[in-house]
Amino acid sequence: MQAIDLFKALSDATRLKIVMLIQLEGELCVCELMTALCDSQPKISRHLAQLKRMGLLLDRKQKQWVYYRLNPALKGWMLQVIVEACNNSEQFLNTNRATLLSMSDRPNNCCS
Amino acid sequence: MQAIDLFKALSDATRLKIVMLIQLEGELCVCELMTALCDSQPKISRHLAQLKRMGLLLDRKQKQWVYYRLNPALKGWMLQVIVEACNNSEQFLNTNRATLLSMSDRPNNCCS
DNA sequence: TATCAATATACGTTATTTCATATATACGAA
DNA sequence: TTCGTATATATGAAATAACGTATATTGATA
Repeated sequence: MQAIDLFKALSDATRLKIVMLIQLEGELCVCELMTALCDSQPKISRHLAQLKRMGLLLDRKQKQWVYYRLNPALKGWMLQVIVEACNNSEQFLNTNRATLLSMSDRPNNCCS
Repeated sequence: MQAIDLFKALSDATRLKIVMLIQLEGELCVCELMTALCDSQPKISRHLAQLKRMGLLLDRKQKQWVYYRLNPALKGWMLQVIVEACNNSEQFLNTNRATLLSMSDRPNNCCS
């Protein structure tokens, strides 16, 4: 992945929020992201597929859920970009994080 | 400027190259960028206007040329993103830099 | 004043991206 | 086997972005 691809990936608000929330939480499934972003399932799913195709995310299936995480093979400077963006986007992520954290029936992914 | 705006700005190859070349050179005028990128004048000009509008670049007029530079008011982490992208885009910038450096009649901007 | 060089903008077209809706797949449970 | 839950994909429409071409602006010079 090249710089231009990273920036394209992060240039859509939905994708940027997905990547940032995953960076902050470690791993999230589709339904958690739907709740956090208050968006339709196909919309979230499509953006996740794109991020996966581009090499930014990996997924794993557990029970009925698919969990997405940052690809650990991501170049160091790219991860840094994501972390820095996160650190400077409190406002931007504000309500989405709150919504996620207050989600009542979060699939619990301990004891994987 | 927020993270999403930065990423949108850098998500087009022409704009990304413009920003990177300016970062590497300090200051460039429209005709230097036209030569380096081998693109039409209106195309370069339009992207420069957009980058200026977004707060990434400043311009100054000297004689018949307009020189563009990075806005020094840019947030530190955003400048870092640009620098890091530069450091990891040798291939991407390769021929453009070479073309710029071999440009014979570069307007010389010493003694401003 | 007329001209030229450098840059900017307007306008209509084309290309790209995003989305909503409908449908498909996968799989565990009844 | 039927159903329900979670997720993925296909398709066509709508929105957005990028571009080529023509034209405008600006300032220096003949």
